Amino acid sequence: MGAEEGGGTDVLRDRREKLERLKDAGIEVFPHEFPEREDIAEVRAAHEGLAPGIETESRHRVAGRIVARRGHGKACFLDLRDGSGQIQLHAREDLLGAEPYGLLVDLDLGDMIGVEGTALATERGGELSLAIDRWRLLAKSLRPPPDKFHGLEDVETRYRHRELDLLANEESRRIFTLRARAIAELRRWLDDRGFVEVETPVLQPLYGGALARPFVTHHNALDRDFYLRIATELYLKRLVVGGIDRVYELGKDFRNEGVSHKHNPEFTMLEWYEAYADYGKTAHDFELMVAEVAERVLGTTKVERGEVTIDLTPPWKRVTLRDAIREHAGVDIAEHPTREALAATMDSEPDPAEGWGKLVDGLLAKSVEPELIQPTFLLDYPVELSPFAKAHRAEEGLVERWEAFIGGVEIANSFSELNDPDEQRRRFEQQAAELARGDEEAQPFDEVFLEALEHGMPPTGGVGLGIDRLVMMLTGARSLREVVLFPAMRS
RNA sequence: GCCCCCGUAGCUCAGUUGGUUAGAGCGGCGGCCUUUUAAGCCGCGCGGCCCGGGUUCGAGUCCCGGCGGGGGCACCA
Repeated sequence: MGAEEGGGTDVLRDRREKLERLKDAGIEVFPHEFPEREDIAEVRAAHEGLAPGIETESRHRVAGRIVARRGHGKACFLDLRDGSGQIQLHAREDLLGAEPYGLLVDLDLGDMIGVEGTALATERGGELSLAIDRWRLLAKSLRPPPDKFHGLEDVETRYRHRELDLLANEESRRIFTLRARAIAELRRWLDDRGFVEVETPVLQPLYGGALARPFVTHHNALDRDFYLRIATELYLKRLVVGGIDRVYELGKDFRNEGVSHKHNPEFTMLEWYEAYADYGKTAHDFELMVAEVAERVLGTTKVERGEVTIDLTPPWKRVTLRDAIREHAGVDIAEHPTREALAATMDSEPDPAEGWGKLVDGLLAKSVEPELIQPTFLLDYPVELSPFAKAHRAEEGLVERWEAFIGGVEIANSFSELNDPDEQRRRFEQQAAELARGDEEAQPFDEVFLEALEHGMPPTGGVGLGIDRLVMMLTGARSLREVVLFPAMRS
């Protein structure tokens, strides 16, 4: 039966028995430390290019997990891995002594040990190895690790037990270290330009800043409901009002919606706001930022994604939303400015609850978005879809907004931020009407935010970047779940 | 929420038109071996096929329901 039943499969029982044997032999099975150790990568670096057959006198002390073993009687090879890399150990009975050697050989794959020995390059393969003369158990593994050759392929286990995925799959380790580096580079880019990183509430009395359904939770002492934020937008703009001219926040947003290869209910968002900038400036900065991050993390701005090579080199393609829909859906939304007119161009009658804006959004999502493989800015959205964006300076009925697409996925959204409090109030009223009509994604009325705008917010450009999706693009991952350590799963 | 596909040893997988005691490699266990590198050599299945019903002389194989996963639709970043 499975391990969970505790019925004691033989593999588990064997490991338990070994644990007892080690304890009986007086070995401390879970010691507290192993000091003055080197990263395996450092040892490798120190002996790069060592010629086959050369045995050095250079001593090293390393620790890690036993990931493979090749036995040969009175000698054997072990592969030891730590967070930095992997190295081969040559264990010989004559160097270790009969009893320590016997105990070492009897360890299980997955056990953690610390060792000391001298560096050599093997005669045949020239592989850097440590001929060890001391070892110590650092932690016993009581469960068998995944297959050392095939790795762990079962996607459910990979997502539910990411520790095993990381243990077994090099590619997974690569993705998550790359993710961390990309995030560090994004921060650095903003920090270098004087942006101030802040933290605003995750638990909010009122949600806002995006069109989405929120998660609701309850505060016991205050006896009231709170919302998990769907965006950081409104708080960050209040900080711009307060005089933080360049501000950003990197953190989790939560949206109560379906799960898919590009949606997780909690996801990482980077939002930044720059006073005195507009959406043209944010677009220019954004393409530079992404290209620079790619260059620093991948060493190139050209990333492979299946059959295609995506070129992140600026400038990216810019096309108005109207032109994009005209090109890909064959409909000119400007010539069909009412719901009735636009609905008439469609094959089937759309949901009556969907207004003109929703229909435009539908055309965008269905016909346009999947086609935007190379980095593309779509510009100038209908005001109906954008309650926080400033009216277009030249085009009636549109706002100054762009969304950036890569690989057929939206990765960022930006506006010239609406800073006229009276206009913002009218937008909220419009949204409140939508909400009352049953649109659960409409924006609730936020009086506190309006009051802040009434104090005066400078003209401002703001951007929201989906970190998980960006990392997908940088790594070539096909699913968000490949770049989120513990994606949402059913219990 | 709907549709399609999938669920066999610790891991990776095979299991013919339903038919004798369910198989392989890795791992494990036992033995032999001081330079192997996915993997030294020899020997041993260590699971009863996600769960619960049903059809049948007989079910891993067919049917129904459930649980879990993947893909698609819908929706969104």
